[in-house]
Amino acid sequence: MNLAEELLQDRGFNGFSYADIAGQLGVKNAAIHYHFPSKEELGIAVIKRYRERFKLWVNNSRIKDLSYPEKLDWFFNIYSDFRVNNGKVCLVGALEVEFNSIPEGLRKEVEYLNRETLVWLEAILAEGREAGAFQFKGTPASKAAVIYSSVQGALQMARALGTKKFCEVVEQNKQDVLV
Amino acid sequence: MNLAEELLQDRGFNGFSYADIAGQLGVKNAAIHYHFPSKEELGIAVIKRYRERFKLWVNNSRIKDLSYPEKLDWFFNIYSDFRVNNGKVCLVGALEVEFNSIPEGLRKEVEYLNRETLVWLEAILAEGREAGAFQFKGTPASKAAVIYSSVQGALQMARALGTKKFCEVVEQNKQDVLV
DNA sequence: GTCTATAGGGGGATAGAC
DNA sequence: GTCTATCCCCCTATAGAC
Repeated sequence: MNLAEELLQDRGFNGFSYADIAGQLGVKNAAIHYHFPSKEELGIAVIKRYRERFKLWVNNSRIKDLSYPEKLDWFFNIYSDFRVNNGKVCLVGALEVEFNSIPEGLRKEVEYLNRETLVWLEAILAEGREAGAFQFKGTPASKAAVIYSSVQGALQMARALGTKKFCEVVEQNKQDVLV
Repeated sequence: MNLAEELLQDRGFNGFSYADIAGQLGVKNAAIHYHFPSKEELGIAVIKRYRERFKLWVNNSRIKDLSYPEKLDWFFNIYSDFRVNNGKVCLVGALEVEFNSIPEGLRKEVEYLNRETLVWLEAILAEGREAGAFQFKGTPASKAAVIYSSVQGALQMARALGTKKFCEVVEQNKQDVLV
């Protein structure tokens, strides 16, 4: 599942194969099929695990007790780590590009992960503005959508234009909301 | 080339085949290979044409003579049309997700298109702010990167969350720069 | 320019031995 | 749980007839 997650973020769902995983593990193709009968099930397992991880993180006191700007920083750092770690993109963006050619079950998981991330981001933007830590026009929901979509887009853009471009987007997003 | 462009925006470079194009044209696989010997050449031709089209547009007086807010609107409308027209995503985003598994020549074209779009957007943001039509913190370059990456991300997000989410991102982006 | 035919590779998935 | 072997499908690309 670790390898599947990395490959997914590196090449997309249709861009990696059972053989890629088996090869790196030093086992054969069929061994993976024993644990994940279909590729759809493998993909679903990876996203479910990711969703669970995100839920654990945001409910962890280490993150819950941060200030609002620090929470935003923590959020951006998830994606900075993706970028620094082999130029990965966000699972959500990768699967949405392939949305029309992936199994139905996978589409549902992508939708859930996307929604859950936006809900969290919207909440901290709303609370942070209420508390005077952030300032922005529009609703917390639409501001969350801009931030999340731009970070996803920026991870992709960085593949063509370099890491600096990604950092530019993060910094601009911060300036746009910090008081 | 029209079909290739649509398929590219629908399923990505690795998500469509010569057979898809041939089938819709009512010809055979090999006929396409006569005009575009390799898939890489087909992809390059599509992006080169797209770049040319963009260049013609922005140098056309119908767009050159618009006000700054109208120019920004025109820009957003390119992508709104993508969304409305069968939920397409931006060529650039689609190919960047697959960046690590597409031919080198295609990567170069994606880079050029990306740069050219950002250069134009940066210029109208800079001039528009100078002229008092826009207001934003940070540099025109980083603001352009946020807008462009968020629109790309929003086209993808809309596949999972619907067109409304895309419109939200566009509106929020406008609010963030219009005085 | 388009056709038929085919080469040659890779993919997901399964059966059955161990 | 993993292996070998294999099925069947789709892909890009080419050769040669028309």
